[in-house]
Formats: sequence, C-alpha cells, structure tokens
Amino acid sequence: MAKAYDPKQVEERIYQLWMERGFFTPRIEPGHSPFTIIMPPPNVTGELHLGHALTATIEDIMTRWHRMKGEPTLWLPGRDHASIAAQVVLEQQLAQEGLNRHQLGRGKFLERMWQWMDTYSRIIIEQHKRLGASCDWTRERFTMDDGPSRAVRTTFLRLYRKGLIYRGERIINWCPRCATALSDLEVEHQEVLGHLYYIHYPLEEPAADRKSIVVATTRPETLLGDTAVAIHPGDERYAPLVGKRAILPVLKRSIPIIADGAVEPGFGTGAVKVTPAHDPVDFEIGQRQQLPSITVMNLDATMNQEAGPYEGWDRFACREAILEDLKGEGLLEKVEPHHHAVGHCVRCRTPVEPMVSKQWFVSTTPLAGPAIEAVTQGRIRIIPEHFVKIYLNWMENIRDWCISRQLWWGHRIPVWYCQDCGQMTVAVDEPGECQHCRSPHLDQDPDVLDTWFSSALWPHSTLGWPQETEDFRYFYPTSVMETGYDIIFFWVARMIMMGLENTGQVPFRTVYLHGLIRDERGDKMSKSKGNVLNPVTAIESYGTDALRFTLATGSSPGNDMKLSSQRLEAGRNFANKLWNAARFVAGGVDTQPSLEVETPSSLPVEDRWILSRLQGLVARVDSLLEDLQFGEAGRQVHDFLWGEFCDWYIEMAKLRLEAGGTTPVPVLRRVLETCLRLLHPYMPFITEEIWQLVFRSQFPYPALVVAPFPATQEGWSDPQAEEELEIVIDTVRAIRNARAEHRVPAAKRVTALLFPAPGTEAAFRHHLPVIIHLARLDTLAMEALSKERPKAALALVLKGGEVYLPWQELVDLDAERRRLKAETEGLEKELAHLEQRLADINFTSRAPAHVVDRERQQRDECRDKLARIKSRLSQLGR
RNA sequence: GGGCGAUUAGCUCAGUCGGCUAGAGCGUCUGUUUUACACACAGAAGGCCAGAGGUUCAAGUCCUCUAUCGCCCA
Repeated sequence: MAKAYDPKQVEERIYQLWMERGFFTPRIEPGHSPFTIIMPPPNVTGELHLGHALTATIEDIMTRWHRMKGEPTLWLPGRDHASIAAQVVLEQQLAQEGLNRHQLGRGKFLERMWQWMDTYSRIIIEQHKRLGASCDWTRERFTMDDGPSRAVRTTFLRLYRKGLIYRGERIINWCPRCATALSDLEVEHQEVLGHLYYIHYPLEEPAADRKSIVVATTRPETLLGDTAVAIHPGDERYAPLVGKRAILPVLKRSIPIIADGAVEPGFGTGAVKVTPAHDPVDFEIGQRQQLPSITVMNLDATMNQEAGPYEGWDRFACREAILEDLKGEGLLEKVEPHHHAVGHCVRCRTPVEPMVSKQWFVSTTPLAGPAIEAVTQGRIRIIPEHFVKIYLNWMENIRDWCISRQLWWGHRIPVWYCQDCGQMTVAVDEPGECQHCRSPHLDQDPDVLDTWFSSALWPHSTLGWPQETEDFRYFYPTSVMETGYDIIFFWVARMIMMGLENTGQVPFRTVYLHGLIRDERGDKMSKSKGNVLNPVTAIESYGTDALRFTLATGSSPGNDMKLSSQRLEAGRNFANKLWNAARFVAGGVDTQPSLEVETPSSLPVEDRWILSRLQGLVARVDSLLEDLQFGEAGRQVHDFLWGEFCDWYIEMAKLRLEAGGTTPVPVLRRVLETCLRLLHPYMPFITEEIWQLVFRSQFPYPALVVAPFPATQEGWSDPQAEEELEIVIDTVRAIRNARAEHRVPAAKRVTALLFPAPGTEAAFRHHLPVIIHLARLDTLAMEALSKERPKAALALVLKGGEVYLPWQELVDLDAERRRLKAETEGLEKELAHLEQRLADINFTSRAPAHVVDRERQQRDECRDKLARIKSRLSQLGR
C-alpha cells in the first residue's frame, strides 16, 4: 500500500468493478419492500455543478446504506430536456455563428438540439460515475424518451377530459427575448429603483375646481392601452367623478372613471390607470368591470398599431417619448423616485411583459386539495420541517399554471386543430382525422409544454406509468425525493399534485431538502460570476471521497453551505488518515488473517473498551441514518476513527505488537472492517479499495458495496472497560500536559509516581505499561495511597488517583502552589454550583433520576479532588 | 406588504424529545523525523451561544419583543 492515499489510482478501477458485477441493479423481491429514489434529473443544458454533487452524495449515501441493509434498492438516474433553458443556450451558440433558430427552421434546430443533448448527456453521466453514484444505469431515463413522453401526452389528455386543462385568453408573463409565455414560477421579481409618474387625465366635462384627474403609474408607456381610470369605492376625494369620463392623453380616447376595490387609496394619488392587457391586477379589474382590453405591444415588446404614433417603437424608448409629449402638453404633474419589483425572465434576465395571450393552462385548485392533505395528514414528510409551512402557503394560494411555451425544444402539445371545422382534437397518438368532422386536414399545436409539466410526472413516468409495469407496481410510491429547497415548488409540489392525480398515491413518502452550495464568500455559484467550482476539478485535486465526505458532513438539511478548498483539504486528510490506519492494520495480515473476535470477556481491557465504543458507534450511526441525519452520522464515524481508534487504540496496540504478540490483530481488523462498512456510503471508493486489499479473502461477499451494514452487538457493550480506559486516558493526558507546560523535550523519558485512588489500583496495574509508553515515562512506580507524597514534585490530582512528577530541577514550588490554588478555586466554584443545585428540592424531585445521579456523582468527585488538592497544598506549606 | 431562516471560538459550521464546565474542522501559538500517516503527532490559547424580557428545578435549545443579514412569496 502506498504511503499516501492516491484516489487517481483507485476510483476508476473500483467503479468499473461495481459496474461489471451489476451491483447497482436491484432484484425485485416480492414480499420485501424496496427502497427507491428517483434522481431529480439534471438539465442537459450544461455540466453538473457542486449542487448536483451534493444531491448525488446524499442520495448515494441513502442508496448505499439501504442496499447494505439488504433491501432491494433502486436509485433511478435521468436527464431533463430543460426546454427553455436548453433552447436559450443553443440560441446563444447560434447567435455566435450569426444565426437564429428561424433561419435554421424547426427541423434543423431540433437536430442541433439533440446533438447538444447527446454531448451533455455523456458528460453528465460520466460526472455522476466519477462522483461514485451507485445508480441503476440500466433504468436511466431522459424526459423526452418514448415512455416519459407518452406519460406526458396521457396526462394531458386525461386532464383535458376532466376539464383540468383548458385553453384561454389570460394575462400571462411574456418574455420578449425568449418569445414565449412563462409560468409565474419562472419569473423572478427584482427590486429596482424606478419612478412614479403623476399624469393628468383631463376630464371630459371639466368643472371650475377640477379639470383633470391625476393618476400615478410606473409604466407610462402602457397608457396607450388604458381603458379606464379607477379609484377605490370608499375614496370620498373622487366619489363625484365615478361614472364620469376622462380623456386619455396622447390618443385622446374617452375612457370611464370607475370604482374598484382593488385600488389602493394610499398609493400615489389614489387614482390609477387601468390597462387590462398589460397588468395582472388591471386584467382582473377589467374582467370585473367588463372593460375592453387593448394590447399595445407586439410579442417582441415593440409597440403595435394600437400605439398610434409610437407604432414600432421599443417599449422603453416609447416610455421616454411619451413622457416628453406629456411634458409638452403640460400633463406631467411630477415624477418621484420609486422602488418597485419588476419581473425578470429567470432564464435570460429580460424584464417580463405581462400580456394577454391565448395559452394552455392547468386548473390547479382541484389538484392542490389532495396535495395539501397528503402533507397535513403526514403521508408525506418534509425535512426540514419548516418547509411544510412554505409548501402549504404556496399550495393554498396556488394559481392556474400556464403550461404552453412558444418554444421548439420539448414535448409538443398533443392538440390538433382542424382546418375544416376549426375544432380541436386532443389525443395521445397523432390522430389521422378530426374527431369532430373526420377531416384529415389537421395542424398540431406548434407549441411545447413547460418542462416542469414532464418533471411533475417523473416519479411515476420513469417507472413505466401509464402502463402497469412490474417496476411501477414494485417501486412506486418511491421512498424519498431528495433535492434542493430552491425547487420545492417547481418539483416537489407539482410532483405531489400530479402523482396523486395520476396514480392515486403519493409519489414519495419523504421529501429531503438540502441547501445551496455557495463559494467561500457566500455568493451563489454562477457561471456569470465565474465562481463555479466544477465537481470534477474538486475530485481531481482532493478525490471523490474527500469531496463527498466534506459535502455530507459540512451541510445540514435546508441550510446553505460555503465550500472552500480548506474544507476539502480536511476531507482529503481524513481519507489519508483512514488509508494509513489500514496500512498499519494490514501489517498483521500475514501473521493472523483471522477476524474472529473471541468472546469479549476473555480479551484485554483495551480491546473490550474499543469494541464497546465501536458497538456504541454502530448503534448511533444506524439510528442517525434512520433519521436522515447524514452530517452527524458521518462526523460520528470520523471522530471515532480518528480520535479513539487511531489516537488511542492503535497506539496502545503497538505496545503488544512490538512485544511480538499478535493478540490485538483480530480486534484491529474487526474495528477497521466495521468502520469501512459504516463509512462506505460516504466514501465508497477508498473503503472498497481497502476492503478489497485487506479483507476480501475472509468474507463471502464479492465487494464491500454489497456487504451487510454493521449491526449492533449488545454483548460488546462494556461500561466498566470504558470507565477504566477513561481513567487511563485522563492520566496520560495529564502527564503529557505537564510535560509540555514544563517544556520537557518529547524524546526525554521521565519518572512518575502513581497513587491510585481506592478501587482503581487493579485498573492502573493493568495499564502501567501503556501509560509509560504513551506518556513517555521511564518508570511509573505505584505507591500505596497512605504513603507520603514527595515534596519536590508536580502533583496531578486526577479522578483515578494522583500522579507525582519529581522533576527536581523543573519544580518551582511557588508556581506549583499558585497552580494548585487556581485549580482549587475552579473546583470550589463548581462544587458550590453543584451543591446548590442538589440542595434544591425542586431539582431533586423533578429532574429525571439519571440527571440527579450524575450531578451527585460529579459533586462527590469534585469534593474528593478538592480535598486531595488541599491536602497537597497544606503539605507544601503556606 | 406577507412569510421563512440565520446570528455559537479569528474563519466556516455542528449542537433534533431542554439536563456534564458548549463541540469540530481550519487558522493561531509551542514542541516533535515516537518505525501507519508532516495530508501527521503531542500540547495550548480562544466563546456573556446577537440583545432584552419571559416560561422552567434547569434555556444555545421553548415563548415574546428588538437589531442585523439572507431567502421566498405578492
């Protein structure tokens, strides 16, 4: 084994081994309930980033753990076509070639799109393999595969027939750059500093005291589409004007002054312009008041013929021009700076234009009811819990979902329009004729569906739905949906709605939401900021296991994580530590390959101690994993392996090995082997490599990946051994501490005297050589407690006894008195605190017995120590 | 405007039924080629757990308010 662990020599080979043996493909075992995760499929837009690495790590931890527990385990990987995102990136590439998609035409464009998809699919799959993902590649799916596509069309038809999908003219979010409708979720609101413009609308019948009504607006260019002026019904300032008419500036159109409850009297002047075609609130006012709706823009956000003199102008240029004209006419009262939220396209950052348009919608309210119930009734559990509120809040205020996109890349809407009778035919398979007039002259709707429509079906469409396949029957509902909290609405919420609607069952039982990965400054990683760390780069520098361990132990559910190279280094160091522990243990391979640990009672105390600690670790890790506490479980193994096994057990074992014995070998091997299993879900490559090298020949399993996860061994629990070793370790630490304080060179062996406290004599006698070895003593003489203490010595008063270090030349008795005094003061404070608590009848009667016992025990220890330190002080005089 | 989260050591963070003198990694300081590991070992320093009030025998943990930062929704 090499001196340092080199992941490059290991990872590819090990992954190959797993793949060849088909370990990742589950066997369907009726009667055994499976563990299933459907991977949230990454977009084929580009390469994986560290967020995907976190997703893959957590899902792989769960997958490998359940597999090792012997459950039929399926982790189904996939890719998402990401309709709009992918189309945007390809269009950008085309633009660099001086082309646009219209020049290419739909067919050629889609050809390029598929090529793009192919390229990035390969990269994504390769990246997942490098991350060690143990997913079942035989079941890999792409959202536009035949199966999932059929599920999309089937769902569309079913919902259409139930009246839950409809086509209608509604106000939608339009991205002028992408030239498509967007759903509400694809619009990001950004606070911008704009202006509030106060504009006079002259009254048709001016009175002496009032010639106009002043409205406030942030978007003066839309006044061209105004069809009313509105005030709040209770607003007395304007009450006399309701029912009168005003003259629209510029176009000189006569529009009514109306009252509507949606108007906020406190905003601006309390009077607003109403533009039903270009504002969601105004749209609703327009519906209520039966106002006409005038669209004044083209789809590219230039003004159309309704804009009169501004036809052809860009929307923002038009704004400036109109303001000039208003000024000229004396109709611009004033301009105030104003903060407001402007919607931007989440994909291309262009300000979104609210626009009335004919689109396809999902009627969501009927779907939301069951989705709310599934969570409130606990059939779906969300972790961390506070997202339940966020989920419910969104679900309870849900609005209809615009699902048609004026894009080419995606699932084509399964609707055909008849050229002859004008009616629609909705079907799963392309119809040969119109359902209504049997005409063969049909045109398919040119639009595609929102990507997230197919995502919503993913947990069941990947398993074969709408067919009752064996996979669907066996693996659905799935166990866990694990993803970032940023897409709880895109994914999770809609999957729950559609899963329940299509299958009558929840799509998954648990939702686990992780946080976002940020750079060391806390900024979200993004390509435009140039702070994206590619997981493969991290793997090249630190190894996959280091990356995975760092991600898993450094994050907690729902919380963001800052990832720095320093943290990755710590992960790498841990991998190397494990490697070297294995090198040490492997030294015993030839002499004693046996792993069989005899009945613990016959073993030396330190063996019983480490096995007892190991047993506790196994119990804790198992229950933490059960509880999805991956960070804590990983840290527990780390701390045990490094802080107990390496720092203490191995160091103690060396003594016996150097003396030529082999007795610790089975225990060394057993503990290491168990740790490998515990750690395998986190660090699959290094654990498998060590296992293959050191342990393979002793087990009936071909690989660690399919070895059983450790089970607790109650018989190994040994509180007495733990207590004994605690005393030993405490003693060694105290001596080391004194050495360092007094600058005793590490190589120098020193003398010590030991006065064991009552009851600890046997324990100390057992461990004298160990203490001598670890504290680097030459002798450690055991003395009777009654014997007088040497005066010119440092005194270490410990729980298990007293240690005297008669280092004549180093001992400064004044300093020693001061040190002991300080120690006394600390103990006195603590003792007072403990005594006060124990004197409180409320405490002793109400606190649980084990808490009270512990306090009593501590008080006794404290008293005892204090007495001994005081007696030493009086011996030293003054 | 509505909601959610964060605030713990110099830095990054754990701390999930309230119960040891609050932990880790990194960084800092001191020492070490102790034959698994300098990607290491030994030791040390460093915290009024954002602030104020409350509940409780007991609060970093539960409740209320305040401050600062961040996110989501409208």
